[in-house]
Amino acid sequence: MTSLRRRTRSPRGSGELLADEIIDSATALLLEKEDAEAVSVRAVASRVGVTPPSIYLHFADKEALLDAVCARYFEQLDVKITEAAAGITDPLRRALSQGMAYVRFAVATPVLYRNAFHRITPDSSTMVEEVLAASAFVQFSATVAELAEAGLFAESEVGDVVLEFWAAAHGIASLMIAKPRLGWGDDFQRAESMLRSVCLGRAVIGVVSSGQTSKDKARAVQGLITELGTPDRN
Amino acid sequence: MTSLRRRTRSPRGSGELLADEIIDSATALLLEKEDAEAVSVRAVASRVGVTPPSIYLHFADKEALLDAVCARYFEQLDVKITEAAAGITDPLRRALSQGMAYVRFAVATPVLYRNAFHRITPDSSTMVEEVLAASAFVQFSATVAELAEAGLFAESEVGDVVLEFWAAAHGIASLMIAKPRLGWGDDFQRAESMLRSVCLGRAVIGVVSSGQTSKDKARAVQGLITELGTPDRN
DNA sequence: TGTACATCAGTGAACGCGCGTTCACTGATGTAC
DNA sequence: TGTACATCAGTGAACGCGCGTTCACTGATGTAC
Repeated sequence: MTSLRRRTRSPRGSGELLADEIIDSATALLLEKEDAEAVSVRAVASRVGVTPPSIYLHFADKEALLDAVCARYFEQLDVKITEAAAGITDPLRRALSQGMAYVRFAVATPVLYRNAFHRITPDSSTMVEEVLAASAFVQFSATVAELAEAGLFAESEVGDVVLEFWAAAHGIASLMIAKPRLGWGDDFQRAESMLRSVCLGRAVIGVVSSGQTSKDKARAVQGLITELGTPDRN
Repeated sequence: MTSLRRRTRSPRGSGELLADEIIDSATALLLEKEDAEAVSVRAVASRVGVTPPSIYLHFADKEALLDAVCARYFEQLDVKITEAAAGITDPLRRALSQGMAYVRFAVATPVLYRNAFHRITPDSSTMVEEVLAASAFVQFSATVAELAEAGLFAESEVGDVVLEFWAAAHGIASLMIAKPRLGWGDDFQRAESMLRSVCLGRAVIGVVSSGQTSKDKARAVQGLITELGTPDRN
């Protein structure tokens, strides 16, 4: 089986060509398989059309390969989050759009998502920094910071709110992935209405605990409800 | 190693005694290890003080054993959810309390939680029924149904709301488990404020889209905010 | 009360498997003269 | 232009390992007489 698809040898300088192909194949396997355990060094090598030892010319070990897969995955997530934000000036709408992009991306790549989600930050604190520095995370934090500037909650709460939205989006995606038969409907309307209510709840709490006059608070809450309460406006 | 803790042979009729011990040991291993893959039939047998083939006297295969572990885990979750509901008459508070019990339980048993969460309902539709019939799920659904009766949203939305709360609680727990270093604080106050805002958001949306007069709506929203908006009331 | 026997919970040894990884090698590619 | 050589991407064979599972067995327990 290994020798069926034997690839042509790479030219001298370009070890990275094969490295990329290896990451691609590992990614493809994680996309196809239902179980991450099914992705072995041998399976990856065979898919690339190369023998297992070749993998070790490009990656120190299996973990390093999976780290590389994970890094590439985050780059793609970043692209999706960027696209989702493009051209949306209202930060509330943008936050919603970015959240939905996250959910869609995760649901489209279940095994990859789980791999990436559990790979980053098990223990080492450099990993935490890696997450916090991840571009998708930074982008979304910026959106939330804009919401704070708009008065939806205190600047000091930005970190909390980011975490809350992340938990919500992750929870929805994770549940959709793990229990696909729970009747999620054809499109992501259920997911979107969930994200909407999280946004609304947090924003209402933020407004209420702000220093505005109660008349201003009432008006702000009313505005939020108009913006987020009815699912069909968009 | 196997022979060090050799257990005394069970009396004639009671094969279930050892079966229980096996489930206990497998559970204990899943509690201690950071990785579910580390739990092997051999490890379980050795912990019970028995040889690997003995396991097959009580369980058809490894999957059956893990299913049994999972079933026992759900029983324990059910107990926690029951305890969390005890004596709380206000359904909103009760929903919150049950949600927090879920999060605490999951966070206290990370590997077991992940195992159980991913084991149930991968594909078979009987599994879906199993989840829906699970007592913890039924209990929480009853609480949400009471919220609907109280007018927080339409009866027809009960299923949606249950799913939304579940996604929220799961998302929080899952994030706390996977990224313990993200600064969750000592107690679960962050988790609780997240659940509160989800409750509030959903309830506000429910009230607003209800058939009440706008004056009644305003009063209802105000009541919800009083109930859920300030984290220190309890 | 004592003995022969059936039962069956648990054993010991082994099976085949796929895994991650290693190591000495091969042979096409590019370079020096 | 042609030949000898160094480089190094990729190979083939093998390693040790732990896994889930099987099978013929053993020997204490309980029963029949």
